[in-house]
Amino acid sequence: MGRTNTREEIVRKGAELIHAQGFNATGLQQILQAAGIPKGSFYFYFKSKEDFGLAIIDYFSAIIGEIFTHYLSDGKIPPLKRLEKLFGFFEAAFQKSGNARGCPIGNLSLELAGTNERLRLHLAGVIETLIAQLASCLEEAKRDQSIPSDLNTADTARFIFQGFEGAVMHMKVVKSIEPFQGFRNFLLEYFKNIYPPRLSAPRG
Amino acid sequence: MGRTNTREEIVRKGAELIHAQGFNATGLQQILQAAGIPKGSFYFYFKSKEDFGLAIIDYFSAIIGEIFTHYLSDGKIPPLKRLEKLFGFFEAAFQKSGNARGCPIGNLSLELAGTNERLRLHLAGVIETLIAQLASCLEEAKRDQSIPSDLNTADTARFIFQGFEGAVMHMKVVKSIEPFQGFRNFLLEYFKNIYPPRLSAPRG
DNA sequence: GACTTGTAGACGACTGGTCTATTATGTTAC
DNA sequence: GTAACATAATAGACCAGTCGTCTACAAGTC
Repeated sequence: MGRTNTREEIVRKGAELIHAQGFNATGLQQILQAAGIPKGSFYFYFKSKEDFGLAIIDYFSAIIGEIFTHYLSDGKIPPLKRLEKLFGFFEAAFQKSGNARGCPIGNLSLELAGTNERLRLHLAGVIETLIAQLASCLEEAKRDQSIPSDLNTADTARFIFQGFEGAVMHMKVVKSIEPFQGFRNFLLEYFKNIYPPRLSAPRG
Repeated sequence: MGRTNTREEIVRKGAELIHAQGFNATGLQQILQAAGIPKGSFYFYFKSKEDFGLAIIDYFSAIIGEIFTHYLSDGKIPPLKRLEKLFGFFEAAFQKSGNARGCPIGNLSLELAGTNERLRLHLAGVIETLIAQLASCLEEAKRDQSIPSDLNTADTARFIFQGFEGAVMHMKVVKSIEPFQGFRNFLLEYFKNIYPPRLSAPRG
């Protein structure tokens, strides 16, 4: 087995188990056994479990980043519609796994930020990137005049992200998609009402 | 030392450590050593670490519930102002501990919901109660006519809670109060604009 | 004195991450 | 074709730490 294959196998299986059980609750033994890779190999590919954690975060970050890009940069669709589609995608994805696993980045953030500074910083970077992607989509919406020109897109993007993470947490703890749907509906309603700006004559 | 004292000491010290480090990352040994209580006593008061987890959740739930009640049921202040004050209190509390620990209920939810059904259900109950307290405050705001009469208070309360948890997560991962302040401002702005209801003209 | 309530901490079985010694594989030189 | 070497990969021991159990003992109460 080539070098990258083995390493990638460890990351993939590890990501899967960690997503379901958490970082601390998932032992290397379990990951390696599930992947059919001997224990000794692990420390050939990773310096420590902490380093492995970084790789796991990168793995999740890449997946989510691609999803964000795919939906939020789709020039064929108006910006706010893209956001809607993104949520629709996540809703379907969550339901496929019983709404029980939540957001891997959010999970790891709360579990590890308190005890590991390196992982915390890494996670913070990932989150910032995702928020920036949202903000950039909102900027397009502004040019599109579907949101007010004086709206602070950075703040709004952050608010959306926070709401998203909170909704996914709620979803996970009750194991139902409903809290996520509630969030999505609330947000879409918000965007529907935010424009045209109040009292100034409706958009013609 | 009377029965309740020892037990309470374990819970208090445990809650403190678990809040900072997480449930799995905190061993019984560490808690008991920090509290100066021998190991043997633990299993006199608790059947298992899982049962101890239930007690910890109850402990946090009681504290937060009291805070919610104190602020949200304060009849001397208009409902929406109470909400504002509640956020102000949390902001100060977060800063006092370096914005690094987050919400204990949120932390435990994401860490444990995936692996322990009993704890998950317990956490879900606590969350439902908190949302209900928010909703009840919003109901008062409705009677007060500071929010539209057709607003769904249950949905809105849930949305606020989700945003809150997401903001606190964000705060914890960047170790800064800013994300929380952003959330608070955004929400207050929302309430400022939601009423009086928009002429019902636009968007039609 | 007998019973309950609580303390004390050694002990067990097991799992955690880590490390060193060793084997397999591949490449090059002759 | 094979000897020499370097790198890729494995095996499993290692010890600290995990939760949980157990027996022995103190103190207080009837």
